Amino acid sequence: MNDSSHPKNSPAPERARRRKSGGITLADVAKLAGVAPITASRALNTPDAVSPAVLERVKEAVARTGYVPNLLAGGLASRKSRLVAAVVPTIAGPVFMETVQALTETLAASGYQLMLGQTGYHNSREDALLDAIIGRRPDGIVLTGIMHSAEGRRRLIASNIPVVETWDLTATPIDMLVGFSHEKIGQAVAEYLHAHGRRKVASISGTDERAERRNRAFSDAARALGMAPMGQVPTVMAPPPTTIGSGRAGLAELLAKAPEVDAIFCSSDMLALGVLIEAQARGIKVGQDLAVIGLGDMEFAKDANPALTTVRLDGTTIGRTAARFIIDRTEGRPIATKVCDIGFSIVERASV
Amino acid sequence: MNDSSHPKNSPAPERARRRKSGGITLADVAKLAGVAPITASRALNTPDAVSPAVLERVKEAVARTGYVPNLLAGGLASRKSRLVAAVVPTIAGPVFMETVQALTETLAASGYQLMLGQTGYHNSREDALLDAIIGRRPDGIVLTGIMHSAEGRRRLIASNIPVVETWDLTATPIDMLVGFSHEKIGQAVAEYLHAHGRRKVASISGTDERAERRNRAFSDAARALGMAPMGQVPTVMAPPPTTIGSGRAGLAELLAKAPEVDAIFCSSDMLALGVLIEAQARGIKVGQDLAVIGLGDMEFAKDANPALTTVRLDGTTIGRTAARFIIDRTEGRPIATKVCDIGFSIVERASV
DNA sequence: TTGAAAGCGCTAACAC
DNA sequence: GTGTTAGCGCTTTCAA
Repeated sequence: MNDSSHPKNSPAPERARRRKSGGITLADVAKLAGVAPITASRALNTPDAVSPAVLERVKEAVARTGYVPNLLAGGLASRKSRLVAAVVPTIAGPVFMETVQALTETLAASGYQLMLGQTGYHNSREDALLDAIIGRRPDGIVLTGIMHSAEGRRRLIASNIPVVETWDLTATPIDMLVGFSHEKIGQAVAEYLHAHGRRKVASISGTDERAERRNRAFSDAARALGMAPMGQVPTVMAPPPTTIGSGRAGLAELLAKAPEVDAIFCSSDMLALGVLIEAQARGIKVGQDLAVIGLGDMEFAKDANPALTTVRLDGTTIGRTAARFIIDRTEGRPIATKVCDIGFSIVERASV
Repeated sequence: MNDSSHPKNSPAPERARRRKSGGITLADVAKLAGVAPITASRALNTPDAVSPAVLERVKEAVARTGYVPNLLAGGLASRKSRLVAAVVPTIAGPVFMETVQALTETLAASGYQLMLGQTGYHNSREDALLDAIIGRRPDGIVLTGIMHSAEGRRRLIASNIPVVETWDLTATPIDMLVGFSHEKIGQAVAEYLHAHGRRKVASISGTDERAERRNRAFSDAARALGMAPMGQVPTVMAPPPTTIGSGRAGLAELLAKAPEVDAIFCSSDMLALGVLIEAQARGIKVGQDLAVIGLGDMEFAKDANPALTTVRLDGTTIGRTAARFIIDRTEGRPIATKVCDIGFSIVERASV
C-alpha cells in the first residue's frame, strides 16, 4: 500500500483523502502471501503462469481471508464482464423459460452470469432497458424475438457487443441468429391437418407478431389446400398471455361462428389445453369430431387427455446455442456460422 | 487530461503505455460540452446540481456522441452496482416465475437490473454461484427458499450485502425475510378439508424440503382431526419438477393402496391438474366422490374442470416486497421491519 | 517467473 | 455551481 497516504501534518498540499472500503482486496491477499498484487492476480486467473510454491501461498491467503475478487474492477480493467444479458418479453410465458434456463446453465458452466431484462409485450421500455444493459458492458446480449426499434438496433450495433437474436429467422439480423421459421410452421401445420383428412380448419392465435405470422401462413396454406370452405379460415385472437381460459373461450366463440369446424390450430399449448377442456365439457370428442394441434410441446402436452398433438420448439437448444455463440465469440474462437435454423417438428399424439 | 502522457522522447523513465479503448467516455462528452468530467457526471446523475445551461450542453453532447455510461466504472467508484441478484432453484417451475417477474419489474422501475442464478435443485452449485454473485458486488441478493450450506451463509454475512430470503419463514434469517409458514398451510388445508366433511384424506407431495414440511404438518393435523382412519395419511411422493404426469400417476398409485380416499392435498397445482385429468379418465367425480386441493393458484386453476380449489401464494407480492426491502436499504431509507409474513389464502372452487 | 508503473472510466471529497 | 485531485480494485504493458 501507499506509504505516503497516511495522514501526517506535512506542509505539502494536502488534498482529497479517500474512502478505503474496508473490504478485502487482492492487495491484502498479495501482502499476506508475500507477493506483488499482479502475481496474486495471475495465481487466480492463470495458475499455470506462476510457480507452484506461489500458487500454494496465494491460495492459502485467499482461504484465510475469504477474499472474493471484485469482478467490477476486473471487468473494468480487462474489458470482459463475464456477464451476458438476455432480453425477453416476459418470463411468465413458459415459452421463453426453457431458453432462459438453458442460457443460465450453459453460461454458468463457463463462468458467465446471466442478466435478465423484461420488456413486457410493449416495446416502450425496450430503449431504456437497452441502455441499462449496454452500460454494464456485457460480453453478449441475447434477444428473444427481434429487436424492433430502429434506435435500439442502432445502439446495439454501435455498442459493438455480440448480439444473438432468437426465436425467429430474419433476413437482416443485427449480428447472430438462432431460430426457426414461423411461416414454415404455419404451412406445415396446414399440410399436416390436410394429410389427416381435415377439411374445415380454424385457428386460435395469440396477438403477438410471431403468432400472427404463423397464423397468416397457416391460413394461406389452408386456403390453398381447400380447407377453408367459406373462403377464409375462421380465427379467434387471444391477447397475451395465452391461457387455458382464453382457449376455452376461444373454442366457444369459434363454434358459435363456425360450428362445422373439424380442426383447430392453437398458437400455444395453453390455448390447446383450454380447447381440450372446453370440448370435454361440451361432449365433443377430440381426435374424432375435432382435431386440436398446439404449439410448444410443453411438459403437460403428453399428459393431456387426449394427449396433445403439437409443434415442438426446442427452447433449450436455442438457449444453449445462443450461449455457445457468445462464449465462442468472446473467447476468440472462430465460429463457423452466424445463423442457425434449429427447425421444429410436429409431435403426433391422440388429439389429431 | 494529463498533458505529460503524450509520448515524447523525454529522458524520464518511459513505462507501460496503455490501451485506449476507442469507446466514448464521459471525458469525451465533457470536452464536447466544454465542462469538466465531474460536471458532466453531475449533469447525468444529479441534474439539479448543475445550471440549466450546462445541463443542456451535456445532454446535447450525450445525444451527439451516443454516449452510454460505463456502469462498471461507476459502480467501482461509487460502490453501488445497481445490480440485484436472485437465486432460484429453477425458473422452470412456474412457482418462482411470478416472483422473478415482479422482482425484475420493481427493480427496473428504480433503475436496478436483475442478475439471475439457478442452483438446480441440488445444493452443490450453490457455493460457486455465490462467489460469482458476490464478486459482482450486487446491491442486494434475493434468495428463494433458504440458503443452506453453512459456508454459504457465512460468505453472505461476511459480504455485507443486503440479503432477502423468501418463500419461507425461519427463526434465524441471514438478514431480511419475506415469506409465509409452510406448517400453517399444511394445518389449514387439513382443517379446511375437515370442515368440508372429508374424513379419509391423502396427499401427493413434492420431495423438496418445503413441500415435505407442509405435508408433515398436514398429516399431523389430519391425524389429530381423525381424518386418517388407518392411523396415517397415505402419501405419494413426486420428485421435482412436479408435473401433470406425476399427478396422474400419483392418483393411480393412491387409489391402488387406499381406494377409499375422499380428499387429496397436492403440493402443486400441476399435480392437482394431473389428478383432475386422471380422475376424469377414470370416471371419478371430483368435487363429489373426491375432493382435490392444489397449491399455487396458478393461472389455469380457475379454468380447470372442475375449477380447482387451491392455496394461493402471492409470488408477486413476495418479489415486490423483496425488491422494496433492498432498494430502501440501498438508498438509505429506514425500513420498519426486516421480516414480512405475507400469509396465504385458500381459494374455494368446485374441486372440494 | 515476477514485478513496477500506468491506467480502465468513473465518482467522492474537497476547494474555490 | 464548478473544478481539482485522488483514488475504487483490478489487469495490461513493459522490463527484469
